[in-house]
Amino acid sequence: MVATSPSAPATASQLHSTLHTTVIDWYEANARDLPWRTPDASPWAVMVSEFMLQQTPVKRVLPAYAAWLERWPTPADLAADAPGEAVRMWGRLGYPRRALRLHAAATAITEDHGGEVPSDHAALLALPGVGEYTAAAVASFAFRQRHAVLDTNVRRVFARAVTGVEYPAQATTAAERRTATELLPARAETAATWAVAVMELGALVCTARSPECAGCPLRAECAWQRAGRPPYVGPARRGQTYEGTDRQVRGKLLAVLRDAHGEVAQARLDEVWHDAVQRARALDGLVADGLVEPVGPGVYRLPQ
DNA sequence: CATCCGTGGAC
DNA sequence: TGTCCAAGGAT
Repeated sequence: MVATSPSAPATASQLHSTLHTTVIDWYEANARDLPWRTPDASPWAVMVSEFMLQQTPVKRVLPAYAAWLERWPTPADLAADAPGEAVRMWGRLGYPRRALRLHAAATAITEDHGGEVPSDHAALLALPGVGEYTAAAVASFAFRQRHAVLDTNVRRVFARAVTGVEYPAQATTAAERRTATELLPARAETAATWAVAVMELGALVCTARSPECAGCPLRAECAWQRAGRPPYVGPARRGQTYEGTDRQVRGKLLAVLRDAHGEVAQARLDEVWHDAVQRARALDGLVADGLVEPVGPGVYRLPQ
């Protein structure tokens, strides 16, 4: 038996419990009112939001999310339509392969899961476009299960509050997974709320650029704060160059296809980029990815 | 495990 | 103004 004071938490379990209460209380008072968090949001709606939120900010997702679910309220509705329609509906959210994968996931759900988004983590992970994060997020948010949900926000909160550094490493480490697992509340329902609460804290307060430490509920116990908020030291954090890349050319090509609503002749595509070699490489890449379908010599369209 | 994959907004 | 970065996944 360990002697513990009745007033001060002494065990790790008690410390964690205090941490959970602090963050969850903050969440209850400060959470954004997002449509995929409402009680009537279906597991499919949660899954759609998670796909769209992969590397795209909430503000830009909101209108696309509403339009998507209005058109395809269930996985079967989406699966019944052409993949090209998903790509078109995706609009300018970026990374359009996500649209293709969401369509493929909807097809798999329809064919292999009776049209219902699976609640099992392994089954979710097996779906196209669903990785470690998204599987945990859907299982946690939609089905209130107990999973470590480790996204960029949570990783940053842990880096600061637990490790005492400004930014996490580039790639997720085993130590981070261990931290996320250890801090997970025992009760599934509490764990699910904790997961979304820590994410929200990272998104609203413990932000990448200019964290609002003054308004942070973890200010007193944050390791980074206690250390005097030392600046990041380490290898330069990679900047994403975009201008002149194949990604930019792909984007321009696909924009023409999206807006065309039908077949597009080569000449229309040739207008978007001056370098014929890079243009051809980008178009080949789009075809290889299944985002574009050749229908004849010099004629293309979105996949049907 | 590093790299590729869009787009736009904030500073 | 250019840099940074935003609920990642696949290879």
